[in-house]
Amino acid sequence: MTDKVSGQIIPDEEKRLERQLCFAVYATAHAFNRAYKPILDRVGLTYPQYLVMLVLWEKGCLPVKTIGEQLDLDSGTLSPLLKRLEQAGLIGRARDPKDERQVIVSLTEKGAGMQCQVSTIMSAIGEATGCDMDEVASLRDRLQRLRANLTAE
Amino acid sequence: MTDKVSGQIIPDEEKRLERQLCFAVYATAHAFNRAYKPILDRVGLTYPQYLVMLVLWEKGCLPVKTIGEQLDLDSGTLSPLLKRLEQAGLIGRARDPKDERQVIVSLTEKGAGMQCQVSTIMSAIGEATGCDMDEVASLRDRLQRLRANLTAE
DNA sequence: CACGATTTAATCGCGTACAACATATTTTTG
DNA sequence: CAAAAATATGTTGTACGCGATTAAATCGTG
Repeated sequence: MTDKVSGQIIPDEEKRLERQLCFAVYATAHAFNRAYKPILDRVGLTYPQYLVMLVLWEKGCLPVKTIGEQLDLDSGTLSPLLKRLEQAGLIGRARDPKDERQVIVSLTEKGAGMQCQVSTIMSAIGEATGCDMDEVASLRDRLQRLRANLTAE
Repeated sequence: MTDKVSGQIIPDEEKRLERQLCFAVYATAHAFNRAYKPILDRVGLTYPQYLVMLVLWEKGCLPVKTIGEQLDLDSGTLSPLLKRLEQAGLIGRARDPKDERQVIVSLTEKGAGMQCQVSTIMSAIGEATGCDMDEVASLRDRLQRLRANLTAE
């Protein structure tokens, strides 16, 4: 099972590392979720809902498809999530007159106004990553590359 | 909102970076899930179930609590998951006679035998990270540090 | 020894994730 | 132009994640 005395690669060690990387990514995603939860609870958003709002705050109105591409989510996840955001009065949904297949998601006043509110509270925890900007940027790049490799199979 | 002309940090840029890091971690976790899914489907495991099996293959018998600590999961998640693994005949569960509060999870023959099977198939995709060992190790360390910072608040 | 506090799992409810399927609306093509 | 293929969204079923609650076993202190 182990490639004992080769001068090249040690498969078992590689497996161990990959396992640790799986765990690290998995657990870090959960850690983000938990770190943000107490803050998001105050405004009644879940973490995935917050990510959708981040996209909308940055880009404005968007079709469901595009939001899905940004967050790597499909309609099976987004449809009920967006329905809840709509019921909370944060977004509006309307068929695009140019293409009735598409549903354009837009911010309501309440939804747009929430940006400042959340942003203020969030900056408290913004430093919680404990990394300086260069480190964050580098980590982001590594993850994006890793993700691209995984997606490309 | 923006610290306009300070010689120090630019908060908006920092926010953008943090947002990108959220997304990167979130999307990379999903990417792992998806990359492993076609392989795990063949043996009837989900990705979280696979992570539990990895822990058991490495450590042998463990109480539920310890598995939860390894994977950062609580009993609300693990109980039904372990029940499914038990129904699939991969693990056994028994109260610890020394401490009836604890449930010791153990591998069945079938569960232990699955390691080779999965390991063989998995090594095909093992290289999919596209990183060499040093890079994987470094990424793992950064993520662990990030996670520790997030968890510490 | 007793009784309250702590520890460990299980259960329940809500909200994701995602495959598979259903529906409606373009777009493509014969 | 009509039938077929492609596109965009929604629905359903299964399986996480996790907070809150419950129940049982153990521990600590008087």
